[in-house]
Amino acid sequence: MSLFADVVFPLPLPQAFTYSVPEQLRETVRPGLQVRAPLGKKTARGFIVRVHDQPLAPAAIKDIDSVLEAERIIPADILDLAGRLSRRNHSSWGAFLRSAAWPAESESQTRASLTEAGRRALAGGELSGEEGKIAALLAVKTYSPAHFKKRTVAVNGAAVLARLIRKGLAETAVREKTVRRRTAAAVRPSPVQLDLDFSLDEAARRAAARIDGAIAEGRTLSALFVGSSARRASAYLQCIRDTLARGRQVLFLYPEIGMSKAVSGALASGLGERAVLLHSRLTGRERQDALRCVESLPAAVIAGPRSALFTPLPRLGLIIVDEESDESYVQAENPAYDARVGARWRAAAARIPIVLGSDAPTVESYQRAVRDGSLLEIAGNGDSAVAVLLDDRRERGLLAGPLVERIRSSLAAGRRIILFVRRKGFASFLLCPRCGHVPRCPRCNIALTYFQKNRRLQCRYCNESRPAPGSCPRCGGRILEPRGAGLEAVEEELKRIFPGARAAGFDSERVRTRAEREKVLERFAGGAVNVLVGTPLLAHQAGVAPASLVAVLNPEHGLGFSDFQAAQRTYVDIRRFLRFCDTADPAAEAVLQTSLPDHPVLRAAAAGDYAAFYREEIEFRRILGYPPFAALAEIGFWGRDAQALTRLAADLAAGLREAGIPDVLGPSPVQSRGQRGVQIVAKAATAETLDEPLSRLLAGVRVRKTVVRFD
DNA sequence: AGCACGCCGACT
DNA sequence: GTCGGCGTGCTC
Repeated sequence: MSLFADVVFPLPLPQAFTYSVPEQLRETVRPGLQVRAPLGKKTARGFIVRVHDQPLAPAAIKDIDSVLEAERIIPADILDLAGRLSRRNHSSWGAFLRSAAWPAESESQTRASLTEAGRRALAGGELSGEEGKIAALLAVKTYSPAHFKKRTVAVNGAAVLARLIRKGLAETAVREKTVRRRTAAAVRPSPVQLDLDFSLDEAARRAAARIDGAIAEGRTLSALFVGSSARRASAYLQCIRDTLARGRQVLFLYPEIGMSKAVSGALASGLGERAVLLHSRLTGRERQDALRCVESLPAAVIAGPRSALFTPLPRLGLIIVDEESDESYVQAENPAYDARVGARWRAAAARIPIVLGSDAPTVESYQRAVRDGSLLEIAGNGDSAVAVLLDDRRERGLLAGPLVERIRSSLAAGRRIILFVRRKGFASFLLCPRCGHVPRCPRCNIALTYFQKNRRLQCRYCNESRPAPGSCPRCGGRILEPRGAGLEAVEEELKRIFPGARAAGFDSERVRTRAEREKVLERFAGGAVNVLVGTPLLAHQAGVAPASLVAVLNPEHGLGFSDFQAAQRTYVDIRRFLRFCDTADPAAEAVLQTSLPDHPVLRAAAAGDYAAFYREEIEFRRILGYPPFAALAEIGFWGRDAQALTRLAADLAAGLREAGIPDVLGPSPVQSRGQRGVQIVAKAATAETLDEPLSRLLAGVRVRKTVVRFD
């Protein structure tokens, strides 16, 4: 009897492909095996997900080419997890498995580079416009030709590259990158200083005991730790030690890859050599070493951002998801998934506990924890800053009078100050008062940000920059007014009122590299800078010295959006900003300067009163039938032909209604990162009633699509 | 994601 | 007349 294997590939392909198994591989093939198989004109690396004897494929069946990494089979639990997530998110199964696999022994990649003639032409200034731009990029390092297809690089980068190649100024070469194998003996975790001094109060001790009990009994438990990051850290550490003591592994997820250094430091100081970091920026060799390290340690904590979820761990005893309300856990595309959902599924399948932790959790998690009796408060009094709400509706300047006074006294006392401003640049757009014209990016169709320091307009998506016009390009009006004050404007006003202040701006323009960021933060910690004016970028930094005055300008910003998560996002963001307020300093102050000083979300966020926020928000979700009381999907279609996309989306909406889903909104035009598309939003009582028709209807859709699911 | 096929604009 | 740009469809 002949044997067949279904293979999925780490490409944006929804389906599995059926191959016949050649005689010599009959004994080797099994689900989870990494193989090379012919696909189109080439061969591709893929993963066997099923072995069977029914050749149901419509087309001619080809043989599997060869087996890769025969000793590293992806275990069944990971295969299932990836499969379930791909079905929920209508994305590629194989794409998930790449995060689970060992790095392939050799990986070939095509790279474009400049030829000698190209370098001479560039140096001689012979290249202009797009050609010059791309040649300049290639002069620094090589890129994959696909990189130039992105609209952010150039309008038509691929064509420009082709032209450079035709002129003999650039070339492409296939580079074979091999990952050298090391022997296990060569791999050693780096030794670290153990810092055994950590304290645990009664609430945290009880929470940890509850988790350890679940591990001992081999049952799943989805707990929510609510408390400050310091308290969570000590509770986590206790849970981790307990789990390691049982000879089991811990998977520790944190939101962003940028936090890796801080997280590994904290874990290493508490756990020594038993902490291993896994993230997507590791090289093949580093990843291999890390995985070998995991294999050689009987019990360890494996930490990483969302992609670490797929690490095969045979002795997994506990999953921790820190900062669970951080939206970085949601990946919108290629493949789309919510790592928190995946983590819950993995814990349930493995019959182990999962700990979600935050000081401002999502209402979805909070509601679930309250319902299941697994809410574990580890907060203490005085952990979190309480902010004053300042009404700025009658103010004429950018900084409200009472805020100016607080800045004055803080400066006089030699204290550190942080101001958060949402927008970078001087103004978020220019407006012609005569005809209402707003200069937009021709490529992205969004209003251009105005930078006063060099009098230029810049697109915040594609970074294209141009000189600001002196008069209105449409009606010829004499002036264009700056509207929507940004970071530069606040900085300027601050320096005008307090000429002696040593202020530094912290946005993606000013601090581009890691070194620059660290330098500014060092100067702030040391006192060389005493006022830090930052965009939300600053709120995502680790190692910012706590300030005695933290002010957030216009925190109500997101509340105007018609998004069911707007209130939650606002609450979470505000609490994130206020974390920079030094709670150890009794004189420390926090300020929210807003035009909505009576808004319940802002009041709750200012007070750090999560319970108050939750009461309001869960009622809103219940009444309007939003998650966690319903399953919701946001489906986006992306491309150029708006009419075709709208037709496609309308068909989908009609199909969903026909399938018995009453709540379908749209199609409505959307814009994301400068791309245009249409979106529909569908709500259903349960996940099953939503996902089944959605998969069926999306199966034939060819355009680029994104699906974000909530429940 | 690649790669081939097929349709419209500017050129030796 | 063709060369070659990119929109569309397919890969077991």
